[in-house]
Amino acid sequence: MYTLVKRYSIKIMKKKITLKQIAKELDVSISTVSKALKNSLEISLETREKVQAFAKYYNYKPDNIALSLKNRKTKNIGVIIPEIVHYFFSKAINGIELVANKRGYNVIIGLSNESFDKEVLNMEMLANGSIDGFILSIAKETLSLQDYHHFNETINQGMPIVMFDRVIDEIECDKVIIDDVKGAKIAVNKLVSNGCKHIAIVSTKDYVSVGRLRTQGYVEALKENQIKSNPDLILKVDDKFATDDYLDILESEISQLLSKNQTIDGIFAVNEIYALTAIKAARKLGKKIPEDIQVIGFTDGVLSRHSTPSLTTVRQHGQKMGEMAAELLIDKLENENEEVQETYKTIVIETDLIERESTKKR
Amino acid sequence: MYTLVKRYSIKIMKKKITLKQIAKELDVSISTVSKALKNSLEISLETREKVQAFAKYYNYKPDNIALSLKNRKTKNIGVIIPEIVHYFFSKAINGIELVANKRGYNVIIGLSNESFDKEVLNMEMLANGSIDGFILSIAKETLSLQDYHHFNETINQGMPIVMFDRVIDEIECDKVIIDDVKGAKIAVNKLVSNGCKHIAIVSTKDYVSVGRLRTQGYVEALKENQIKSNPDLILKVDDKFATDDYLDILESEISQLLSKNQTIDGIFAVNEIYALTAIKAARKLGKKIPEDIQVIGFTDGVLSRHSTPSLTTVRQHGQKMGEMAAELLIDKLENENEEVQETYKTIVIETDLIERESTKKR
DNA sequence: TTAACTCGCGAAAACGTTTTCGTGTTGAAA
DNA sequence: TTTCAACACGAAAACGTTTTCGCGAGTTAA
Repeated sequence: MYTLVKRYSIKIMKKKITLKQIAKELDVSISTVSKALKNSLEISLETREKVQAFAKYYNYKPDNIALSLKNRKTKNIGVIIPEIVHYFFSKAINGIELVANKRGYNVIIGLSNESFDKEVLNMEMLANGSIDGFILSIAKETLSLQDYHHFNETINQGMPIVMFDRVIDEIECDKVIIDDVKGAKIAVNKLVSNGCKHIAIVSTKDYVSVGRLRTQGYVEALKENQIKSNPDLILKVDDKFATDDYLDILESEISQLLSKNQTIDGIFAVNEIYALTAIKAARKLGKKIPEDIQVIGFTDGVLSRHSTPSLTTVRQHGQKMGEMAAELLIDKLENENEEVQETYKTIVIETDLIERESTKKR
Repeated sequence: MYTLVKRYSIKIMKKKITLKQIAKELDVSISTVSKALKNSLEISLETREKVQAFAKYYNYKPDNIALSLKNRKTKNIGVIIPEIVHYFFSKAINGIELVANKRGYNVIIGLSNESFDKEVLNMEMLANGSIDGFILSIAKETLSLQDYHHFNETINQGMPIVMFDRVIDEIECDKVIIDDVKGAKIAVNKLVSNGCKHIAIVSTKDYVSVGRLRTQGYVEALKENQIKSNPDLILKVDDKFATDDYLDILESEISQLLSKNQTIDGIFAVNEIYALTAIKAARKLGKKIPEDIQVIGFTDGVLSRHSTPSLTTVRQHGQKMGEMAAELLIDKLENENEEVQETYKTIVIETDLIERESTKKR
C-alpha cells in the first residue's frame, strides 16, 4: 500500500448561505425572507421576486439540521442488521433505500455483526434524535440471550420499530416476515413429488428461529405426505459453520450424515451455503445431483444461480421485505398524530420455489 | 402476502427528557444542569450529584440534533455507491461502518444505481446539513457522461469528499484505489508462468475506467513477456451483460471468441461473472479447466470461492478500501481547523492473487 | 374627520444544546 | 469595618429554521 500526496492552492469557497445572510444583504428581516421563499401572499410580489432571485443565485437550501430541530423529526430512518455482506440483507436494504428515498427519507445503517452489545450500542447511538424510527433484523446473539430490553425501551420512548425476517413475537411492533414453515413445506413437497423417499434436512440449532421454523415445516410436510420422519436425517449444525472458516467442519458433518444413511435421496438445506456444501459432500461420495440426490436450499442468492449444478431454492424476496418494512415504518411516522389506539401489523411475504438444476425436471 | 393486525392498549410512554425539564424539576437553571452533567467544578458537589442522579434515573442523553446545530457538525458521513447487492461494495461499506463506528460516526447510505441523476439527487439531499463529508464511488452513467459538477460544487462548499475504486483524476480530493494495471499484470504473469501461450481477456468497454486499466495491464504484461498481443483475443463486452438478464448473450460472445481461437489456453476476465461465464462457455466447448484453459478473474467475491472449479482471482480488498476511505475522511474532518494549505492523498491498496482451482498448481 | 381594514413587514418565541459573561453571597484578609 | 477573592449559579447568545402575533402606514367607508 502506498500513498501519493498532492498539494493544491486554496480555493474560493462558496459556503452555504443562511436566511440571516440573505436578510442582511437585502435589508429585510429573516421572517420576510422565509415567507418570501415559501411564496407567502403576505409578502409583496416585488419583495418575493427579489428574495427568490437572490436565493436562487446563491443556491440557498434550508439547513436540514435546523429543520429537524424545529420540526422534531429528522427524515432519517435507522436500519440495524446483523451483516451487510450477505445477499438477503443487502437486498433488503436495497428495498428499504428505494422506498425511503421515494418518500423523502434517508437511511442510516448500523451493523450488529450478530453481536448483542453492538446492537444495543448502535440503537442507543441512533435513538438520541438522529432518526425517526427503526427497521431491524435481530442479531443471533440477542436471540440466544433473549434479552430484548433495548427494543422495548426504544418503543416506550415513542420511537416506532419495524422488525423484519428475524423477529420476536412478544415485542409489540410492526413486522415483516416470511412463512418459514410454509416455505419449508413447499420445498419438501417438491422433493416428495419428485420421487424422494428419504429426505434429510440440514438446519441450524433451534435458537435461530428461522432454523427452528424451517425444521418444523420439514417435519410437518413429511407427516402430511405420510412419511415417517427419521431423527437420524435431521442435522442441526452450529450456525457459525456457515462462515468460510468452518466450511470443512460443515462438510464433514454432512458427509457423515450421508455415509451413515446411504438411502438419502433428497436434501433440504435451510440456507444456500449448507445446500452447496451438501452437494459438494454428496459428489465426493460419488452421488450424482440430481439423479441420485436432489437438493433444495432455502434462501435465494447469487451462489444458487451461478453454481454448477445451479440450485433449486425457496426464494425469500428480500427486496420486497425491505420495501414493505419501509412503507410500514413511514406510514406509521406520518400518521403519528391521529392514532391513539396503536395497531400493529404483521405482514407475511409469500415464498416461491425457483426450480433449477439440483432437482429433477418433471 | 397477507397481513395480521393486532391491537394493543396505550402504553405509558417515557419520552426523552431535556435539560429544560430537569432544570424545572430540580429548580435550577438550564446552564447549571448542563454544567453539572459535565462535572464542571463551577457547580457545587451537592448540586452536581443531585443533577447527575436525576439525569441518570430518567436516562438523559443529549439530543443529537441540538448538538449538531450547535457544533455545526453532524457526526454522520454520507456514502454514495452504485449498488449494494454486490460483494465488493458491501465489503467496502462493512469497512466504512467499522471505522466510522469506532470513531463515533454514523453512516448514511445513498444508492445511485449507476444513474447520474440519482447520484446528484442523493448528494444534494445529504449535502444540506445531514452529513459532514462524503465517501463515494462513481456511477457508470456519470463516468460515461463525464459530468462532474456535483462533485466540484460539493467540494467548493467546503464539504470533504473521499472517492474510492471508481475515481476521477481531475477532481481534487482524497482517493483510495487499487492499481488496476498492476493487478492485471499479476494475473497475466501468473498465466504466462503457468505455461499459457495464447491468453485472451474478457473486459468491458473503455469508458469504465477499471476495464480500460485492466486491459492496459494485460497488454503491458504480454509485452513484458515478449508475447505479441493479438487483438482477436481482446473481447470488450458491454458491461450491462454482467447482469443476470444478459448472461446468455455474454456466454455466446465468449463462446464465439473461444471457437474462433482454438489455441486459447488462458483467460483473464475483469470480473467474477465474466470469469465464471467464460468457464461455462469453455466447458460446453469440451475444454477442461484448468487442464486445457486456465482462468483468472479480477475481483474476489463469494462466487469465486464457492464455484466448481473455484476461481483463481486477483483480490481487491474491498473492506480495506472502505476502512482507509473512512479513516481518510474522518482525519480530514477532525483537522479542518488547522490546515490552510489543502493536501490530498491518493492511497493505493495492493492487490494479491488468490490461487484456486481454475489455474494449474505448480 | 374618524373608525375600520388591508397590506407588508418585523419581532420574538420555539426547538435543545453549550458557553461566555455576569452577579450576588460568603468568607477571609487587611 | 472594608476590600477582595472565591464560590455557586443564572441570563443570554448562538446555531438556522418556521410561525404567530403585533404594528404602522395607507386606504376606504361612514
